[in-house]
Amino acid sequence: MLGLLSFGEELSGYDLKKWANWSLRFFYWAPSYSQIYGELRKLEDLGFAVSRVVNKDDIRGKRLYRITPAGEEAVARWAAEAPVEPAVLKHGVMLRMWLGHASDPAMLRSMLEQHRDESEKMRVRAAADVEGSEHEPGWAFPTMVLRWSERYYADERDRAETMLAELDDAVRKQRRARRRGGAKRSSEELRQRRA
Amino acid sequence: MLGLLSFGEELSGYDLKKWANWSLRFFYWAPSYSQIYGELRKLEDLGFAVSRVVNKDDIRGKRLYRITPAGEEAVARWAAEAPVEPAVLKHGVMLRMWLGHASDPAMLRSMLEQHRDESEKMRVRAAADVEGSEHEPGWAFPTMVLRWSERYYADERDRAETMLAELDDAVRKQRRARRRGGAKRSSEELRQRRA
DNA sequence: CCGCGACTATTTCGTTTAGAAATAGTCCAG
DNA sequence: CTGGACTATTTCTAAACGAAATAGTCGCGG
Repeated sequence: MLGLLSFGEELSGYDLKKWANWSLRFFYWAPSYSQIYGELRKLEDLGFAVSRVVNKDDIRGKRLYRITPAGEEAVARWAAEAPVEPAVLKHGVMLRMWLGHASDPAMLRSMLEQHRDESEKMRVRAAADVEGSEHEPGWAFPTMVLRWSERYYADERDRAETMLAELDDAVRKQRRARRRGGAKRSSEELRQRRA
Repeated sequence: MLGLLSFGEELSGYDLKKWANWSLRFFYWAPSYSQIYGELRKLEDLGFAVSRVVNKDDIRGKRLYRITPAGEEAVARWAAEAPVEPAVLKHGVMLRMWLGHASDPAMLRSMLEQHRDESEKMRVRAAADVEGSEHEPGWAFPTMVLRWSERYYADERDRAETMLAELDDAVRKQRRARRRGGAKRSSEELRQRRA
């Protein structure tokens, strides 16, 4: 949240949600409203942001948040000090491929094709975003990350393509193994090796 | 959980945790104990798995779970029917690059180098796992996914390398923009475009 | 043979995050 | 002047995380 606010704009929780959805979608999460509004309250308590009620005598006035100097300091500190954990990838398609023995091969194929096509669509979207931000002053870093995202999806598409080419072979191998009743034995073996 | 059990072994919650950590680490999550043990209880309630207490008069006996025919059916149903959501990538390094304006360029550089090196390490680990499972009968699908993972980390390494080459340029651009006080104005503009 | 460290195994608990829906005001087109 | 789309915030439940507590087992070195 502070990172988003560190661009200097005054934003509402709703703005933050929209902006996060749009700009972080390629490499980060889309925080829920409950999280955003909760965090904003904390930030204000900590003095890292200040809010300004825009309209309403009402209980639910629109509330714009602005980062404070203390908040900017906190972002800088975070950037310098917070440990970078390894990236987390939750890849449902690969999970299903991993459990391919439980699926119909035709289904696996069409799922992979769909994934390849989706990846290509994402690549195109990222490319369009690069176009749109490339010559914006002050957007050098976001643009660089967008370029990274475009390539990420191009790579993802290519990996799906490669796996598509390997699929028949894997299905054949799996069938052969099952005919020999090897599934249980071999997982036992692998367990040994892991230990 | 059912997917892991669908390989036919009798496993404890602890086994499941270990196995998931080991085998799904490249493309999926490492579920917590609390989640695993909770799910196992649910699976048993639903009749998708049965448990067998191995040792103990005690309250905490070791408990081995085995998938039932109903469970196998459920896995097959899941594989065929559950919608595949887009993969989620939570990439702390890219988040920091995106917020590069808030960091020291030297810090960004060393973070990227570290990420590149970590990716290469992961690639090597995945490659070793491919070696280990390649000729196992019944492991055709997991092996294929491991090959995918190896390439994933090779691609990740290469993208980090490319970004490293682009970094100086981005830093220069950002500095120029800041000198012209453009940061706030331009983000305003981009917001317009988004709308 | 005993005690100590490493590993197996499960439970507990507090926090965080997700996800969806409820609530309600605004703004514009027809 | 009204219905639909969008802005804006809150609320609630469920899921997931993460770390620690608890406790049995197993081997090995003194």
